[in-house]
Amino acid sequence: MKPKMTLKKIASELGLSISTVSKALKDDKDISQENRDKVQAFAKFYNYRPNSIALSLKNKKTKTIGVIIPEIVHHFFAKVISGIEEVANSKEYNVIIGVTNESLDKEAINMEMLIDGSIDGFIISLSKETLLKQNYIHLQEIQNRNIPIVMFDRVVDDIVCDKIIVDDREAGQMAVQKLVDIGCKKILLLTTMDYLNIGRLRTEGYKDALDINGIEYNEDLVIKIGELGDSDEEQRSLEDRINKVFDKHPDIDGIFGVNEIYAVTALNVARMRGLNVPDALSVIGFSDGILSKYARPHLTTVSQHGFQIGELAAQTLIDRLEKEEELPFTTQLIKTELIIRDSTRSTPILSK
Amino acid sequence: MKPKMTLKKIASELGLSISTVSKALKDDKDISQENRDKVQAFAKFYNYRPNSIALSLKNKKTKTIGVIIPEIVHHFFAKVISGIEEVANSKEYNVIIGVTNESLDKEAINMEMLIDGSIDGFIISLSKETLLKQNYIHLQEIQNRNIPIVMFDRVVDDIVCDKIIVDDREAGQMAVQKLVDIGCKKILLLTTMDYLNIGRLRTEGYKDALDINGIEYNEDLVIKIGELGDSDEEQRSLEDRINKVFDKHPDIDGIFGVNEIYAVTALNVARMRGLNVPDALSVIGFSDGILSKYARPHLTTVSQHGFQIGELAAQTLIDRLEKEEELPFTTQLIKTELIIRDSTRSTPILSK
DNA sequence: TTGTATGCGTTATCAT
DNA sequence: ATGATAACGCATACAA
Repeated sequence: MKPKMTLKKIASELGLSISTVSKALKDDKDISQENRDKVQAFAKFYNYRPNSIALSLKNKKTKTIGVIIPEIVHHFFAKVISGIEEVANSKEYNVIIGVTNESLDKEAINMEMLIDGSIDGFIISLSKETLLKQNYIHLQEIQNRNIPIVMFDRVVDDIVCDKIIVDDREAGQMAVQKLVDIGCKKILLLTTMDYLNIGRLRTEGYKDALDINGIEYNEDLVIKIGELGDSDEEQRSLEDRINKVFDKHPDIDGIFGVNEIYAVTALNVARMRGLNVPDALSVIGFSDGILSKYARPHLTTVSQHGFQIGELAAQTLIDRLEKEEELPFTTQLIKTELIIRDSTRSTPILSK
Repeated sequence: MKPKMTLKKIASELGLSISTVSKALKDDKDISQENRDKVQAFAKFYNYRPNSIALSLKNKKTKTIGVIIPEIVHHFFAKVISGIEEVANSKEYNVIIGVTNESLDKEAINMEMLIDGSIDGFIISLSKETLLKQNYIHLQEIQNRNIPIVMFDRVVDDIVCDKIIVDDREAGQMAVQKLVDIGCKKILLLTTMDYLNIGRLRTEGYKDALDINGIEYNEDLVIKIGELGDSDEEQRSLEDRINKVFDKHPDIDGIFGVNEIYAVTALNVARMRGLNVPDALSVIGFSDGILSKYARPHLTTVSQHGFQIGELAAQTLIDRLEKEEELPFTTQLIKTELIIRDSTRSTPILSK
């Protein structure tokens, strides 16, 4: 095993001073060619690498980004991390991940753990509990310490910082408009409780689309799901709720689910009821994840461009970190995209 | 904005020396109660937190774990990270993630970035390219520097270190045995190329099960998939290959896919051919991910306990990091579990 | 009871 | 052309 090399060791080994070695390593013209060569060869042989901790201490920069997310076993967040990693790596930044499991406490603890100088800035998507309780003292604490924050997706107005968001309202409208365009008259909405921005905004988009097309909003056709865990029971209860709505409104001809799971669940329920998708019923989901791709029929869905969001978040943070001037805070809106697959009719029903 | 607090500032502010402040903060009996109170109150008010970088430099420990994985948008790896996070957090460790995208170069670069003192140890699952090229110099370099490595899932004999592996061979055998038990006579195997341990071992398990049950191995019934990306074309080509095998062997009554995607793809193909699953054909997959849960019928699958693997990997690494003595290297085998859902018949066909 | 000095590894400023 | 010294923030052995 090779010993860890430090400037000190190289210096004493070569009979030079630490500062000479340091300069020689950077090929400083001050140092004689001979010594430069000697030092560099020695360093290379022993695989010398400057200790990044010492550098961090000296430079007061860690070149590390802290990423706080509610869940990692989740297609969208995983994609975002992917994008962050990509940009961060290309700029020689490391990425520390903290998972909150949708808990306010864990969010606060996770961030606490990192504000002791471990990271230069945060990229965060808030936990459900944080949004529900509207408790942001941990975020304010971060800002007091002048540590930059970039929020994405699950953002909040009370904190002033850079934000990257999906235009959820427009996305919802676009999806429902598509359903209307292909002839749907009675569209079931599967959404979340209102405290989740994403659900609320997509729901508003749903209403917008109905409005524009002169379709009356019917509360019966909206299912708001509180919590949906992995468990089979919760899954089944959602199926039950969908089934009940269908019992009462058998003429539903379109479904919009604000995430993949809702949409795929609806797809399965519809098929169990013997409804032909997409001929009798069209379905659109949200988040272009693995479920949408492998569902049968393949699910038409709104893509959120998670990777791109990650890239942009990292880029925004690093820009702020590295620019001298004070940059103004920005809110960047990422356009969504409707990915047409097989769960929506390709041609409108000809009505007359 | 509160200024960053340091011992130095507290000391000068309170007219004490740095070391007095340092001791007072740890409630050292050496220091007068009066000063202890004063310092602690002051520190609390200004929200003082010892700078972790300075501590790392002093202690030569970063309390940070580097995790290197091939992919993050992947259920199994995400689960493993979850498990690592859980244990790491509870022990006050941070987790830095590096994603290799299955590339040897990125694996080496990612690890290079971290061996400059940023982390205390690695947890890694090797990239496909690394396994294919069998190039481990970057790993040896790590070991030269005496940085502990824990490998999981995609491990390799040439590197001596702690390992956490799934008993893939046994798991494969168990799955196929289940198919045999419920009466399958002709079982199609969807597997990877042999250079991936996981595919090779599961394939061996398949053969084991056939052997034990006196069923002849038939090469026709084995589809080895080289690379399968996300793209629709690749997806379709797999479907084509499966279809061709079915054309030649319409009496296939069981399918074992070494991952979720293969199994779900097979499920879809079977259904397109009008085969009733599970009555005419039973299917078993691998990795208990989201696809298995939402596929119709719900997919019977081998669960790898990714979360548990992550927990164990982190625990093993931290143990080695914190114990004084030299621990012997261990290889821990995680048992898999067959999760019976609806893609397998519940009762054997009565043959006579 | 308090304070001084040293070292962790590096870079930069300022002698020599 | 080379080297001594200080500083980053902290802990600690040792002095006072």
